[in-house]
Amino acid sequence: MTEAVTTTLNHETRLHEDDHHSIKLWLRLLTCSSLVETRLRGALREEFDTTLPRFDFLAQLERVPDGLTMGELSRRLMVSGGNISGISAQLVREGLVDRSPVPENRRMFMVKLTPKGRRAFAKMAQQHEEWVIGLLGHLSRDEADQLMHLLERVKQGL
Amino acid sequence: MTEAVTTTLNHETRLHEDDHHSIKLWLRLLTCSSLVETRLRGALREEFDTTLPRFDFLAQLERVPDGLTMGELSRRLMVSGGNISGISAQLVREGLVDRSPVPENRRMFMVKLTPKGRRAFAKMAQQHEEWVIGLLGHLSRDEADQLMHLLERVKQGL
DNA sequence: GCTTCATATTTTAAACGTAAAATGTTTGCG
DNA sequence: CGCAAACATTTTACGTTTAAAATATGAAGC
Repeated sequence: MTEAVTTTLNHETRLHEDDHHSIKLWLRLLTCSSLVETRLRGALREEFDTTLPRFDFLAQLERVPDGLTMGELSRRLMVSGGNISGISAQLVREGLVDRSPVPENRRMFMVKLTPKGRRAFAKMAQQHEEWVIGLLGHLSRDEADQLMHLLERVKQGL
Repeated sequence: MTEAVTTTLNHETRLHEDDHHSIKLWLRLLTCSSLVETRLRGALREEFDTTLPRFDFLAQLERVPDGLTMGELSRRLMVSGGNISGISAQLVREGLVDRSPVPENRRMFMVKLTPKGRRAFAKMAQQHEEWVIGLLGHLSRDEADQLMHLLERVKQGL
């Protein structure tokens, strides 16, 4: 079973004709992000045999050469601390990140990319961007700007 | 990267200053739908002790009195078939849905709401709509229309 | 009737996610 | 100092999700 997403159907089929604007909007938002996420997940698995959470983990580290603590990673990735422990254990095992105690505070660990991790992420990030452009790049510059702005408005209201 | 400094971190912290439009757009889309999803999930658990996937599952059935097959549910909800098997087993066990073999094609099962399921969903759906309005309702009619249209354009390109 | 291929669903294994308890460390305060 | 509270992380137990393999049925051609 490798399906789940096919031709036309999606969350919006949940609606009756007369349902309200906010619900419609929410379902369309959900449809769009689910579709993009599903495709990115599949491509990452196919091409690099990795997952979205792991990609995100590396992406956070990539922009902070000095590294991040477990707790900071947890906050930035918006997932629980226990989850960070697990994912970082994987990535350490694979040699993509380094996890070493912080001398000044022995409760903490500093996590950073290894050179190998940096190389691996660079490759993935480039492909990733191309995939995203392939998925969203058909919007005109103007449409993209508008959408960006409207989503910012949505975010504000949350 | 304004948000990186604040306490309200989100997916967009993944970005460098000079990253490209499509990626920015995708991360903002993801941020918005994640935020809404998280809140709805929490509210559903708190108020009705249920989950978003189960609510969505019932919502799909509610608008199709004759029921849907497992495969159709999988396509509409955009989740894997294995997942549908699991969720439907739960809901059958709780008496909210009925799942019976299709005589004409013995590979399939037809799933429909039970009266109990219909009553339970009706209660939840009203609350759910109020929550969504609370989350997205601050947009003007005009903004909502524009956003709706732009997301439709995104969907088309996928 | 076979064989082959497609379809519908279930099962399985692994990744991911959370919450809560456990462990070890630091901080603050009487 | 000594002790309690806060903090950072790990561990444990459990639920969800996916991809992939397995199972079962149907359809089409010879």
